[in-house]
Amino acid sequence: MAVLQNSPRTRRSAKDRRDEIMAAAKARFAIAGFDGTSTRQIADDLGVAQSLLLYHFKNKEEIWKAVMTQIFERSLAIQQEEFGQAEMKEPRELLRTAIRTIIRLSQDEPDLHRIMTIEGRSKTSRLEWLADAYLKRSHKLLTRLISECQTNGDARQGDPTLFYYNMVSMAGSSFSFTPEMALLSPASLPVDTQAIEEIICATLFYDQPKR
Amino acid sequence: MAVLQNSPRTRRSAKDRRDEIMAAAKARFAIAGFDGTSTRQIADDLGVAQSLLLYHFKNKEEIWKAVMTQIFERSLAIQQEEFGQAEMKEPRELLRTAIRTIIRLSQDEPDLHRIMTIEGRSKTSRLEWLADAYLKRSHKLLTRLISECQTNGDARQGDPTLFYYNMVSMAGSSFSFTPEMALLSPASLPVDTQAIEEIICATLFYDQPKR
DNA sequence: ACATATGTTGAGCATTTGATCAATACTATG
DNA sequence: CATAGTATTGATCAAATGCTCAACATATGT
Repeated sequence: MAVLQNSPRTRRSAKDRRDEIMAAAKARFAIAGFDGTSTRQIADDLGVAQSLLLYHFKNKEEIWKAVMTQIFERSLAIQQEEFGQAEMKEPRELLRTAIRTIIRLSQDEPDLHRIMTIEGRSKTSRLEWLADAYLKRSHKLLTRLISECQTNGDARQGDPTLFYYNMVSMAGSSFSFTPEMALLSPASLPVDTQAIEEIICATLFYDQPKR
Repeated sequence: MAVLQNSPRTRRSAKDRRDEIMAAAKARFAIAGFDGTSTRQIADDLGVAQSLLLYHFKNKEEIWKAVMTQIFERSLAIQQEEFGQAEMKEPRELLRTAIRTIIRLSQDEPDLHRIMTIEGRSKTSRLEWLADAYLKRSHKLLTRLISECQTNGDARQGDPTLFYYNMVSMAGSSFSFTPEMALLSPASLPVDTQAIEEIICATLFYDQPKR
């Protein structure tokens, strides 16, 4: 047999390669989800052998977890930035800050919303991991704030979890242009974060502060 | 070789079997999407050979189209029912009626929202078919009504397509309890359609009629 | 230079999946 | 009650997928 001559390859440091793989994987997961994405596709996007992915990551699932971890680390950073600014105690202002946090995250990581809408639909081990690792914390924080505003009389009555999902999905869909939207509307208008905040607040609060 | 003795099978009329298959398929598609669902799974749910599905339907894709067609026929029926009631001309009331239509559809076909959120994320031939067959029509109707209300001064400014998706996703998520929600919140409260309508209107209209 | 560690490849395996097809059971009709 | 038509099955195929592994290439340290 002829000995195969490998063409000169770009050889990266493990960290760089891992980052490359995660970026390519994130893009794919946002389009087609975990199941709809094959490791071969990701490898092809990078111009690299499929087996390389499994050298750097134990599993396809480990790739996914690494991607999500990266995103949620970013989320925590934004959260601390927003909440660390001022000392405020009233639930209404805290809730507003949380909303601003969600909007900023959706803007910085538009893939997150796409991935979550795909992933959240079937109860997989991945979803359970995600919930334990990140989702439960923010869900608990937000729904508690909403509840407090409801007893306060500031916020409308209704299931706080439902409000939570409405907020997240409104913020998320504002920044992630989906193929469905592309088919229905030719172009998306530039997003006005101020307006989004206002609309989300309109769903929550009875009276809105005039600006 | 021993000749295989088929155990006594339930033999249905073609129509009944097709309906059974569509029901089982719809449930699966709502959980795992088109790609995540195998024809064998659907067949197993029915206790039937996989090849039977492809006797009644040319394709896996044809099963999917049949399911979606059924759902959207129902949608059209509701729409005609709601709009056929009264003679009203003002865009604001028409838009309100459209919102009520969406809420009723979401209630009657909770799988629709789940399926659409999965399906709308990647540009497939299925999605294009859906858009051409059904989505474009209702999208055009709704966004036109929203635009009119905006020039009227009744509705907030902003991309009508964005409002459209916010409305649809708020209505949809209210009735489709996802696995993600199940992991975060133990039980969903009974849904108050009146409250949903009010919240959706709050995102759209500047001033809301007092009740 | 040499040896060791690290990155990368291609071949291949087991499993799953959509689809085809011949064979077989059931139903109805003349 | 034979026969034609319809419903249903099981076997099988080709393609795709996640993963393993031995071989090989490139770096790094001594």
